[in-house]
Amino acid sequence: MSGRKEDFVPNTPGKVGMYVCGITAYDVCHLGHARSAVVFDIIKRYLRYRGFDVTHVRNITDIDDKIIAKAAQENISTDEVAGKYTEEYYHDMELLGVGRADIEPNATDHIKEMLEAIETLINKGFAYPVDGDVYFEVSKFEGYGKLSGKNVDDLISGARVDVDDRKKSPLDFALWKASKEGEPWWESPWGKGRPGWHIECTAMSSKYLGNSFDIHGGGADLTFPHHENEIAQSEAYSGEQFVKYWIHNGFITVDKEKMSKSLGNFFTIKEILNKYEPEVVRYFLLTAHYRSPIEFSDVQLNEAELSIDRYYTTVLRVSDFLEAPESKEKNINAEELEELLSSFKDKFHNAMNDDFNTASALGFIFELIRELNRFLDGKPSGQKAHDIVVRASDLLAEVGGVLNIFNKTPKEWYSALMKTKNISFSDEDLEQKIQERQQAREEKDWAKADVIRNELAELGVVLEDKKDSTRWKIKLG
RNA sequence: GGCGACGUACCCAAGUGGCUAAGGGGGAGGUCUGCAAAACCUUUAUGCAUCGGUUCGAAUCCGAUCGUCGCCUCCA
Repeated sequence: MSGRKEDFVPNTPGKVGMYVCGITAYDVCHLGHARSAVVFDIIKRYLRYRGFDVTHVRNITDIDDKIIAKAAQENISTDEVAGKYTEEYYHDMELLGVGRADIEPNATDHIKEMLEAIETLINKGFAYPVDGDVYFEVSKFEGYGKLSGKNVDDLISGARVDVDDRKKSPLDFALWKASKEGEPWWESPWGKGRPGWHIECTAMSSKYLGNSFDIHGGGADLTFPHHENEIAQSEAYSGEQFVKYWIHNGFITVDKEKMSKSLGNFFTIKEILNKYEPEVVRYFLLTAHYRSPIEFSDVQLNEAELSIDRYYTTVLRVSDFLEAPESKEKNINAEELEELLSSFKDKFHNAMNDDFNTASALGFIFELIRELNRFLDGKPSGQKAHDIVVRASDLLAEVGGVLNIFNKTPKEWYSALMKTKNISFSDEDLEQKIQERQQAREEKDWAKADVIRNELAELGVVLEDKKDSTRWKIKLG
């Protein structure tokens, strides 16, 4: 609320109430929606990991102008439109590793609560009905603009809002809208109508989290007017502080410009997932701090892919090491790795405690990966080395789990890549080629071995020779 | 016009008062390897848009300038 970072102290110790604005279900989601969902998914996961009892509410707006327009266009009901795109949303989010919220309320299931809130606001003198509409009177609410840093006079003088003579001020916003011919409607004391956009969040958040809760989130574009209006309504309604901490995620940009529906410069999640693994997209979204803009490009996605590959490559090395037959203690030069192991969790926690700095956290993860690789390069063996490697890989898995990345086996990763890269090669064919080449290698027929290796490389499969076997991976970059 | 954010190497990106400016990608050289690949090592910003100021000390605070973007209208 202060516009800067603050120490996090929840209203009730150990418990967190978090409300995040979900989507308006009228079309398929693009990467911008994914970012918001992933950011708050990470926040929730991290808070839970640190022991908070989090109640996460994420609403779905299932009635509004665009849904009505879409329904008319496709000649189906608004419920069908909203239902369809809500399902698409859940599907996309599941692929991206975004967990479901604890409570996922629809606006239209809470008309009663909204009507109750609107009536209270009218009774308290904060709202007025006109011709079947009801408006919130902004000038009655002291402190309007406190979230977005705007002041009412500036807003009025610079108003680009449609002038509507029925409103007392151009800033007043609709709590309830009279329905037009053919539109869906609900009965209300002011006639047939439907809710305005902002009121659903007030009604539903107070129902599920109480009048005052800890975290409210959404995209930075919701700060004004949506969240500003929510504050006005909610605090006017309850007389209590609405939200303690506001969290707004930055935008995805394309050529430095905000990715958005209206600019038409958006890529849908489905389009992107045709080319990249969901894990790559999720990782990409974590490479910058959640408040910063993040530029979408193939270069960036490819780099994310390479980074993840580096992780899985290390996992392969670890399993090779752990599967190797027991042997005597030797080459234990583990000082640096052990030092890092003992400080690693603190580093990770500090990064995440500092406003969920995932980019910094990833830096520490790769620092550990490098040290681990370095240790393995020393060809250590014995119980002590074994324990250290297990400890390192457990730590990596633990923090990967918090971020919900790095949760595949290397084999799953490469098989998945094979699909997204459209490499049509069955496991059997591949194994056969490798066998064939292994034979050639044993006979020191290097020419033949190289032919096979090149042949596979053409198809996008790279081979890595080990002492007495060969591993395949997918060529990246 | 009002309000706000940002500008760190070839690219991406942490760092917001004090040891040698994280990490990833790319480049160059090397170790390893039949050759590769991977991994590792060395190297690639005496400098953090520019100019001033505060301070013993600033990428980090303050001011100005330039540039980019966002919100003020539906928007994650």
